[in-house]
Amino acid sequence: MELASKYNPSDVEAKWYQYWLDNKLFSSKPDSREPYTVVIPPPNVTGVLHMGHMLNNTIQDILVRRARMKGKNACWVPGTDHASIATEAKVVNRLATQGIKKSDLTRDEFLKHAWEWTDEHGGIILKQLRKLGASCDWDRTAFTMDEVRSKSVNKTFIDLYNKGLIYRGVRMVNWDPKALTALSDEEVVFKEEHSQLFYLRYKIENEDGYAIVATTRPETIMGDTAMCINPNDPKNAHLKGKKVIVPLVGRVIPVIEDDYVDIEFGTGCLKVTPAHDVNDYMLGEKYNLPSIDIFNDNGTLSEAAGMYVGMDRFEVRKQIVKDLEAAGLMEKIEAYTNKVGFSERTDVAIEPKLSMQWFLKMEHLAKIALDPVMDDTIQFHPAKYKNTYRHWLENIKDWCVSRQLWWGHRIPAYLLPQGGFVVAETAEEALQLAKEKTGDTTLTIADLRQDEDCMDTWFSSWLWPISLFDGINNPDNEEINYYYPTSDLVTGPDIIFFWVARMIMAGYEYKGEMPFKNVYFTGIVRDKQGRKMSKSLGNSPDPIELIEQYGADGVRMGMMLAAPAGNDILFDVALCEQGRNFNNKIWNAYRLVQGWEVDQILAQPTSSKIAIEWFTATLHKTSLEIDEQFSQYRISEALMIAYKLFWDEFSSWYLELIKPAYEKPIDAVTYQATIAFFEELMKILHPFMPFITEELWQHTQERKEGESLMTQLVSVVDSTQIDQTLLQNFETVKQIVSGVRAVRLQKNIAQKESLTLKLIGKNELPSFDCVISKICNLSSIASVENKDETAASFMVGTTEYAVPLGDLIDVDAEIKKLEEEVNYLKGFLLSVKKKLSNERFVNNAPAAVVAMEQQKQADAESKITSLQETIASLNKA
RNA sequence: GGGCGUUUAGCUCAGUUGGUUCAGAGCAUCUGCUUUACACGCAGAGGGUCGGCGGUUCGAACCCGUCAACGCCCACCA
Repeated sequence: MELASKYNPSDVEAKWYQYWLDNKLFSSKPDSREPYTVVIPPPNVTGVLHMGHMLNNTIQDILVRRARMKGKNACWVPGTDHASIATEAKVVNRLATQGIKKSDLTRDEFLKHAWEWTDEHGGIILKQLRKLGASCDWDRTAFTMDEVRSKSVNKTFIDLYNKGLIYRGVRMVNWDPKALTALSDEEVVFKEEHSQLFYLRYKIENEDGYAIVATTRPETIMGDTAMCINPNDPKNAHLKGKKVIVPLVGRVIPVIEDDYVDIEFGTGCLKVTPAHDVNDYMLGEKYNLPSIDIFNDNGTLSEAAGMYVGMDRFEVRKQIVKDLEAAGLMEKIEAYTNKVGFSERTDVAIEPKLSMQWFLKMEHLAKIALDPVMDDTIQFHPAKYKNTYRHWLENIKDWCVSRQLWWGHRIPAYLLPQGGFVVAETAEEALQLAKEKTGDTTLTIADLRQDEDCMDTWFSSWLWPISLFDGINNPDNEEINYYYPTSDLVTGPDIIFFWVARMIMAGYEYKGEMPFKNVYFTGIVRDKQGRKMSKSLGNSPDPIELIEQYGADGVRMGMMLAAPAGNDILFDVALCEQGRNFNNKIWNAYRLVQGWEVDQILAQPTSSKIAIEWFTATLHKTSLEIDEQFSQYRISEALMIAYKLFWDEFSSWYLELIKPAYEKPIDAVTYQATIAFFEELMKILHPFMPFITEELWQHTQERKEGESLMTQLVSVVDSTQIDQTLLQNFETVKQIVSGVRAVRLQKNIAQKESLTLKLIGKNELPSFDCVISKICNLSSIASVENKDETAASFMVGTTEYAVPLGDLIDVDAEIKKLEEEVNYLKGFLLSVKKKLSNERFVNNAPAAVVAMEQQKQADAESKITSLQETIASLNKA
């Protein structure tokens, strides 16, 4: 069959992906093999593939395919995340375009819309993953809100509640005034803001004069219930025991003393607003201060504020500044930079707010999750993230798990008419518990009201490695026992707390064992200027378009070439070009081989026999190196080694060596060996570039229906099989060949014109002289005593080689070149001699090192002698 | 404010317990080449005082100290 001179990925990718699916090659069932399990970090169900997914899933696919070809039962479980807050926001926005407000809908009506949206957009991203070749077991596709996962979440919540680890209470939480929900600490991102520091005058009661308070939030003065000074602050000592009047508001509040206040900051006076600041809340608790909540849930001022009611908090800030100035109560305004917390999802400023929420106690969970990472039971790659992990666990706070959203797992708590609540999986069970708890046997289900809140999305994702195998509802089932703990987790360091740490907690709490053995942290994909890729910057290429342009294999390779573990990758489409070029190289190497006519009787040339022996050794050595890189999760390095093996060793050296003369046939032995090498190379490259390797592997021989490269095993190599001497001799061959090529280039002698090569002063020919002759087109290689005067010479090791050139020689240039080399060697010799004459070196350095230096000296001296003789003979010419 | 990390060729990175000629790779650059597998190619070449300073050592890109730049994480100074 005729193959095109350029590889066209779009022809083959869809074909082989369908073939793999049709033959169920991605599917895994427990069997006697060693399991290799990966669970996908579930992308948002309504998400669209971006470069980050591309990187992350390429790495997973490489690991999974590699494990499969190492004989393991590889199982990669895909799925999506319901992404509570993000998805709810999208649904709210869509409804808004249809003129529907969320508040106009019932919970059930809203959820109907949300499910419609999910069914419409859900799974787009999973379809996209197929384009890049992801070998997921699609029959296992899960959703964090499907039946099994939802049941797991509820069961877990109830279990933790029954263990006393979940509690409900009014606490200061991070409130998102746009999404109208509480957030966990992890969902708040602090950003620096250029704002202002306002100095407000609080009149001292029954006295002349003011206490000056510095604040960044003058709009909260309506919530002030105290002023606080440091007891050791001399400049504010006169305020002790006094009362002050809140400006504009007119409320009289006490001056309290606490050493929390920083004497140096501002004026040393702090206004205390217990309802709207975490620290003030703490002071409020300590001194039993009243708490006035002046904000509505949406960030507007509430009735309780008494002023500016209904206005937005930021509008109020502008207005109140004017009003304070008008009233003469503004001392001054300074420019000030501070950090303000923003909602990770909606990007609005967080409002600290007191509210009733559900919390999970973290002390116990943090404790069981720390050691396994610190002692490398679970390995982090790169290990530097262990520090970050430890720091978080050692300073952990309770996890606010409730969200005031509808899209998510509803909290399985039922509020009782007489106050209090019960926690149960179903309303019936709740009723039973309620009767027991209250002693009221007349209660009915209608009397119970299920808590309106739902749970943080991460409360389902933290169970993922267990719930995917139904290990919560159905502990000890065959699948969980076989696939758990999973092998490798591939994810970004940005979710180390959200997800990785919590999965480790859940793993130990519910399985008594780690959820995964290794965590590979990818970097962030940035553009080549180092900016994070984002929609708003428009600097993120569409991965699907890249695949169409360069082929999935090309894009995969492009990503991996630049992706060392834990380092950000600076992505440039030029990398995909490199990937595409490599595909084309592989394609054409195969075109060359398959175009040869095989002669069954033809004897094998010695040079081919040597080439096969050499490449066998090279292949084995390189396979071991690739294994080594994989074991350290250095996937880019593994790919680079494979790349060089194919391009340099196989294509540039091996194929050139065995290539028959134009239109001449090749002998059968060499041909067979070459096909076998090619197949082995396809196996090595397959995890990185699955499509082209499958395509060509299917070409090399007649294959049975359903047979695939995917399920072949890569050869196991024993390091003792490798002939090191052979490899070393061949390196010398390469250097000699380079020497001759350099002569050709310099003198502009075409490859067609044959040359001769002389070894000076050696009695034996170099190893593999037939190989050298073939590659360099030499008519002879001979050892001679005396130099030919009209020859170009070069040195390899301590041997001098000469290529007689007759009239072509430029004697002066040749002499100049040799003299330069002699000068370099003399300088080198000098430094070696200096070292050797240093007594302290000779006495202290290990004998082997000293011997090496002596050898260097001897070699340099002999080289110099040889070159000087050559120069002398050239001078005669 | 605390903690961690990075700094090696134009770019992205290797460099294992300090010792084969103070340095390697890929890409990029430059020079040749219409050599019938591939110009998405072939053959070559150039390019680094290993962030600065100081120290330990016979010997430092590697160990120690210090400074600087950049990055990340954490943190309740309004």
